[in-house]
Amino acid sequence: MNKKELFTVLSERILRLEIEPGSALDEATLSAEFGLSRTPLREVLQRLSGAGFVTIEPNRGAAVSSMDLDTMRNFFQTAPMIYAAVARLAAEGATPARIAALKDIQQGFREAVAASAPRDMAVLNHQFHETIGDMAGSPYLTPSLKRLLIDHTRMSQTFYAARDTVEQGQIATACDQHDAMIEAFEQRAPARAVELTLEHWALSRDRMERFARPDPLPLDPAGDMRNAV
Amino acid sequence: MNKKELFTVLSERILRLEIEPGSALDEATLSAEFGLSRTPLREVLQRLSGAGFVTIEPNRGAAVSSMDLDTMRNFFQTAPMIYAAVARLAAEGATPARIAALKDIQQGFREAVAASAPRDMAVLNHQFHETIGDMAGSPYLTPSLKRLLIDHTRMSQTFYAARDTVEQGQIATACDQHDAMIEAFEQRAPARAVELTLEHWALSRDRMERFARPDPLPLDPAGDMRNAV
DNA sequence: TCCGCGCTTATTGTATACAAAATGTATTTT
DNA sequence: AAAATACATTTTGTATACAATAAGCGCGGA
Repeated sequence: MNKKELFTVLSERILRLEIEPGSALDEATLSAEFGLSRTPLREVLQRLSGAGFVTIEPNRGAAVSSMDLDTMRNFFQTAPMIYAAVARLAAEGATPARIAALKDIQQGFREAVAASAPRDMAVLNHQFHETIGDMAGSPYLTPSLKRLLIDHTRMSQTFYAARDTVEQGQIATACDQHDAMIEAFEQRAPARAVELTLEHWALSRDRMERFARPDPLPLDPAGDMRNAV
Repeated sequence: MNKKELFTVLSERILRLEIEPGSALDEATLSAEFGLSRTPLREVLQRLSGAGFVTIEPNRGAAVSSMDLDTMRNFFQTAPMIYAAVARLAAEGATPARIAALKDIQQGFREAVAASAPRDMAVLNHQFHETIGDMAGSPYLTPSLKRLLIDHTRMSQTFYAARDTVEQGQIATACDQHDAMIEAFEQRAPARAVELTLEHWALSRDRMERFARPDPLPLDPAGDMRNAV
């Protein structure tokens, strides 16, 4: 396996949470697993580090970037602004080729939804938004966008495993929003693209918040409340 | 020289325009110059690439990131938004240690201004704003901020070489704005920090625009106008 | 039993030799 | 003379051996 492929494989595994946040990446192990010598392997880790998938500490090797509560807070503060800015630029700089790519990915996403394949959904959703970033074509915004998307994808991983009909409906809505966004890009309608993006974000955020703070358990008046929150 | 030092040295050379945008970085040459073998040298280049200083093309080596007109356009679109966002977060998350660092840098900046040392001014101004980015502490915003700063510093390089009293006045204003910003951070005043940041940006932008489109040359009615623009 | 110390082992970092790719040049062919 | 091609050279990519650093572990002493 060559460097480029390995980069893709590792990044997808990280996005799919197949490699846990915070877990160490051993050079010798990876080297043996993928049939690459340590030198090019280390380059791949460097690049993964540059893209934000991995954190390297001198003399201590590489570990999958962790997601602590502090960064989560930053995430919710930053995401809507960057997403909106990217959407605007993407609508201004949309090309037929990129829109076609977007439609392909969106089709795959619909199929993953139909097949109830949470991890595929997460990865395809990721690719969808990454492509929008490419379309925006701003070398200054994309690095931030990509970092946001990494954590966004990892967080939403859990939520795509819809357990009730409400959640299934939310996924369907998100899917429709994708289509509407593509339409806005085709029409070169920045304002509309931003509007849809913020709606899309609001939906995603609500689902994440619902997960972080689920419906409170029914209170038991007779129970011991010392440990209640 | 070790990797970390080399990273700093190369990045500063790039910021100071001592290495021209677009120019190739030869591994063997750098390896010989800095007494590092090619393997760790390549890692440094990878990291410079991850930070946006350098662009690596497979089988074609590394080159200093170029600054074409297309990216310049993106720069002017993106910079104020990111700068403002970072300023807000920095004001919210300011720590005494970081503010002290900021004051140190600012003192150095003043000295460079007094000594009319354009390159030192540019680098210290860079460090000043990078420290604000650290203070903001958002792993999502900093990558974009740092990329913006790289190009901002390289562009402003020319302008710090003030040729008339107007430009000298502008530099003095920028210097005072720095002090005012520090004050806003100390007082944890996000709104004020954003306001000052946008003023600071406006000043810098105006100077850049003035350079890009200088005062027109006096027309010579008798001259040959065929080559005039 | 707990802490500190030195040793062993595992893991990362560096140098160098070799392989592959790209580039430049000279020669040949049309 | 221009273009194409084969060869030589330069430059990047990879593997491996060795060095340095950090982590784990047992031992001894308090």
